[in-house]
Amino acid sequence: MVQRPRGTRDFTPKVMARRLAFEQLLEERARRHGFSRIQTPIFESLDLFTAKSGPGIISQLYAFEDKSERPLTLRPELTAPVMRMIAEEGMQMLQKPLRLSYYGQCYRYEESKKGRYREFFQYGVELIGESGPLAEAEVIALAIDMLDACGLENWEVRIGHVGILKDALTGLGLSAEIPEGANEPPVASAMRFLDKGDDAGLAKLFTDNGINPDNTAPLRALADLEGGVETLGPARDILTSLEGVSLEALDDLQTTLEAVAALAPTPPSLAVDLTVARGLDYYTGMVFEVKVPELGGEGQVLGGGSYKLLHLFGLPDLDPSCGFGLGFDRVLLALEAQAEASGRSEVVPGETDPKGLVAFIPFGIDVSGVLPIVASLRNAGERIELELRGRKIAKAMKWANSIGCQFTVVIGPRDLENGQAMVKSLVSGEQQAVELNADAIAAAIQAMR
RNA sequence: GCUGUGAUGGUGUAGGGGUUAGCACGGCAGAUUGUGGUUCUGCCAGCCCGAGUUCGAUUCUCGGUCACGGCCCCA
Repeated sequence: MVQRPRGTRDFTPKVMARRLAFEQLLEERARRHGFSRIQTPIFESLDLFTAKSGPGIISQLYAFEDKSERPLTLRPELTAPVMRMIAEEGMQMLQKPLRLSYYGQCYRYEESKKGRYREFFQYGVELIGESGPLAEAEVIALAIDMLDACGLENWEVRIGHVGILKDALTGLGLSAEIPEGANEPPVASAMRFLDKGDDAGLAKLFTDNGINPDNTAPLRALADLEGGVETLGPARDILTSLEGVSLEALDDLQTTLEAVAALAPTPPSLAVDLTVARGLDYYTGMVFEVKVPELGGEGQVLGGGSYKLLHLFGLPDLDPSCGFGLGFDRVLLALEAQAEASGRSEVVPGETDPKGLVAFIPFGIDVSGVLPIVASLRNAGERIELELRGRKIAKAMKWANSIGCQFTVVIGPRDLENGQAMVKSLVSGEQQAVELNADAIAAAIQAMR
């Protein structure tokens, strides 16, 4: 028996119905926010991703060469392909901003864990060609709207702004340029020290750069701030106490948060956290992420923010842009766990078709005479499953029941004689004879719904 | 990158150096030649792969594969 490759999954009909419903739900939310769906190839040139994330990423890629020895790779994420598409398709000619959404599988060579797969699915959006607090609020609002709409509970949004700490550090005199012989700017080192809680390292860095190490304490206080929108007050106090530090980023974040509150449903938990750095240097402004605690170690289900990437594609005037990626599989995992815990039968809203399936059972007759009725019912929008095995009536009913049909239409010899069909609701048990034509059958089904 | 646990029909499991490998769900057929969900009967279907130890391995050992955890990192 050949097994499925490590870290991949098959989706059975039941699971797939759920995934389709979830995708459709996300898509509908994106559409309501003015976003339009795009699609890019599953594989791309290897360069695309090394340009964005550096050569270190290669070890995590499914990279290969085609028969002409072109270096290619299965895509590990979707943001870079979207950027590439904008440049390549001449989309910079379109009216700005662009609101783009996408969904598809991505591939990373990693160890399999729950919620971590080698083939995983990501839904995401990018708002391109406009930046600033309101554009950022639009993006966050969509993320919140999506998670709210899918019925997820107990999730936490953390919103920060990499500009706040960065401005504080540069305001104090720390350089954002990479010095000769170093591999990162002092500002980045300082951010790392703040993130890791290494105050001694930060103090030493300040001293080495001719800055008073006493500034370590207020920066630590700033980084440790955590709570709702009210934390912006203390943050403002700390920043004001520092010499030469701009409040611009903080003001922007405040504007963003106020707009989000007006644009989106209130999430179960929203925290301001200035250390949401996302660990990536292309983030330049607002950054945010969503966690679901019950998922444990792989609990981050969504992340995004403002970034500068389009200059890599010759489009510096479109920087910065803003977007997020949503971990499709992880959100589903969380929804499944929560549905299980609360005894909810429907995991994703809309995964079960309320119209139901109709079993069409020709019983002991020449089938060809009634096939036009099947076609008409389908054209009328009914979901018809035609009984194909010539089962006897009791078996056919049992079959219809076990595949989840809500209705049966039985046509046997007696019905043909009388020019009728027996329409039955498997939910109520109610049954009636109707005229043998699609309209009458459809009307009977509709009446019993 | 480091590390831990596990693998028995389609699913969930019991067992264990020699067994007809047990049970439940499921699927198929019948009881029941025009009506499902309950019931009864029968059947279908399994020890992840490879090597080693042994008279004999599904059971013990090692390797592989896959899954699931804990760090690191990311989504």
